[in-house]
Amino acid sequence: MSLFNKMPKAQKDRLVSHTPLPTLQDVADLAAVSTATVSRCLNNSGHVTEKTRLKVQQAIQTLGYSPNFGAQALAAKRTNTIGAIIPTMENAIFARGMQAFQETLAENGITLIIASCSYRPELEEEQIRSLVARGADALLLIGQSRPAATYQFLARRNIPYVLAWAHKKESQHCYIGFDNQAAAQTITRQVLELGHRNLGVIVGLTRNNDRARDRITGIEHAIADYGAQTAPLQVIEAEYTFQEGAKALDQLLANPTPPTAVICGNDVLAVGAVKRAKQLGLAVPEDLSITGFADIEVSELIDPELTTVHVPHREMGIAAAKSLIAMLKTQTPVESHLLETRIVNRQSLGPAKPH
Amino acid sequence: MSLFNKMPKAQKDRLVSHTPLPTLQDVADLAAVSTATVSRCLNNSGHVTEKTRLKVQQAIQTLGYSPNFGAQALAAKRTNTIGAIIPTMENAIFARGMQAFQETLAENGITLIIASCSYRPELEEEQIRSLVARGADALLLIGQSRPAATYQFLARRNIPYVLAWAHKKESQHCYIGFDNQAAAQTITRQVLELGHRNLGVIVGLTRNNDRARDRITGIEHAIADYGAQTAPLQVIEAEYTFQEGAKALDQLLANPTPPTAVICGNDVLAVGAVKRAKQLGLAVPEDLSITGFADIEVSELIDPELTTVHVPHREMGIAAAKSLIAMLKTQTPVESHLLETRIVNRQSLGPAKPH
DNA sequence: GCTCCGTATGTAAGCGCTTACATTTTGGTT
DNA sequence: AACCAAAATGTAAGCGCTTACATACGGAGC
Repeated sequence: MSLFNKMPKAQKDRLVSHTPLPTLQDVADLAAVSTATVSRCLNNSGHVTEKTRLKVQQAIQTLGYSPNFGAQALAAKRTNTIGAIIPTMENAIFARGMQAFQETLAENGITLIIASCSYRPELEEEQIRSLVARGADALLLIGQSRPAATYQFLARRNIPYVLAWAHKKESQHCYIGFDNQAAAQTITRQVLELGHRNLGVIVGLTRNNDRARDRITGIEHAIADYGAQTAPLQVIEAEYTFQEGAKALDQLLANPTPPTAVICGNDVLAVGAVKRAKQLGLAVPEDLSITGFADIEVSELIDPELTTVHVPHREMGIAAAKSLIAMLKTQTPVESHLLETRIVNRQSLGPAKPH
Repeated sequence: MSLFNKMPKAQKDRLVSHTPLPTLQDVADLAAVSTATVSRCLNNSGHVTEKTRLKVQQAIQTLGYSPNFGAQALAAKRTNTIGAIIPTMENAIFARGMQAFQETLAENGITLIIASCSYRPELEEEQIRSLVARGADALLLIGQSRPAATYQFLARRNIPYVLAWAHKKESQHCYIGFDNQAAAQTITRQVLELGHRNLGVIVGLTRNNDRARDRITGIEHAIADYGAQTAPLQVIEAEYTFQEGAKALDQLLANPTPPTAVICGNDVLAVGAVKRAKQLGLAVPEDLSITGFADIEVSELIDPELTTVHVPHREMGIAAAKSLIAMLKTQTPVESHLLETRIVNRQSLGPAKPH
């Protein structure tokens, strides 16, 4: 056996490889200190003389060193990584918030891993495990409804998490979001006060979407509270596209006594409905009022512009990031954070026609 | 010193911690095999009897074992992670493609890390280093223009990458995308053939966006090629929002001889321009033609619907994923992949008014 | 000058996995 | 039954870092 074959692997690499990445050891050697000291510099932990720190930084510079992620994770048992699992990236409702979430994390030296689950709970479960296995120190999840086993898993692994885009009082979970039910209730009340007594609802698929369900509940409560006699509520569920919103409106209008106002669970459906209404020759809001939910960009694009519920997307992302960072730092749970929504009055909601 | 203090840490953990995560060793013990065998099962590498594999799988099940990411990365020198750096998540142009990209990677057991750089080159540089430091095995980047040093860095580290959303012939890089210039040229020719001789252009900020620049070049080439006498081209750059598209149209129309057709570098600007034109009482396309680029969802929403360049978003994401996976597997560069665009004729482009 | 103590630095033991190489088992041949 | 190559499995050496603990150092107080 040759001498070469007897060498430790690292030494071989140094002879053979084109690009032997410098290691902590190399830095330590160059700076004439121990690896421990270099590590301490890197992590700003413990006591290091200014002079030593300078030497080390110098060495890091000249070597172009950057730490090996795997080794760091293995030794320190943390990865400075936070995972987020959202239903889909194609949905503008999440895009802006996630962008802010990521920016805030990045400012704190934390990397974001995003996975999407296409609104499929079993996929979400899998993604959660996958992200945790990959060393996510904490997670952001959307909404609340998932198997108890999932929460147990997170608890056993001691992984902090927040539930975003939703809010529930008196829950053991940490929510960073808004009250979907209350918001839907408020806008419905406004519709009722404009004289509408026959409402239609178009909402996203509720099957695996607690936010959509909450909004329906809010609408129902508003109607029940309001007292005035109203026609039975018609609710259509539709996938999250303009086209489906349009189709749903067709269904609503096929009814012998069609609604005079349609409350939509999100802006995309609302905007699809508005477009369809115009195609059918209905004036919005004169003949038919339509409201949205989320206040994403398209709501200002459509003509008439959409009256909708404004959701503080970026604030939510920022708050979620801050909460997670705090949980990681203090190792203790953090309070839920209720963000305010407000109604943006634009053009698509008007008074009911007098009989 | 007590016996306890002398124990190796792992053993302590087993006594103290609430949730000692099972390790490869635990699995090996339970299955009564060596760690090497378990590892081989996990990675489908090498020769393992069906019987043994079953025993191991059994053990993994009962222990609820999942591998430690850091350790795996450290030992194997790969992370099964691919990084992508996109200008922003808020831009629908990237959303759909990235969703497909992620889905394809996931099918192959690879995790995606997305970072965004807000169209800032120095931030992109930083993100690239960060993702590489985190162990990204490969990268997806958008467009081509970045410092040579960045490409050198990737070459030295031997990190495979593809440049997506763009395409260049005879380049040493691997492109997965479409020819922005050719596509812009084609749609411009179509506009010219409809009799328009005075064109305006609204395009995204070209400063750090080679795709936007390519599109302008395409437009200019089409005009030069066409031969017919045309008015000088007016080009306005605008940020990627509806509002800016609208403002840009105002500028264009302020000209004493306003264009009869406006070619937009992307759908968002186009749609903003369409809306503004309508507000100004201009009929689209009768008084003013407007075209887009990208064919994102809103182009079908606006009234009139947008005539635009269709870009195969999902195909691009899928192709990028496949190329990267191939590069990782074979350790050799992969051919560029030119995707076809096509013009979607809808309603916003019409013939020029006769004088 | 000596002791003492607090601070800076060094030493070295892992972290949980992969993999080259060594060893054992298997099953077909003679 | 003995033999042997091929296949299966085991052994153990790292991978590059963090950190508990040990040690060295330097100045204050006597």
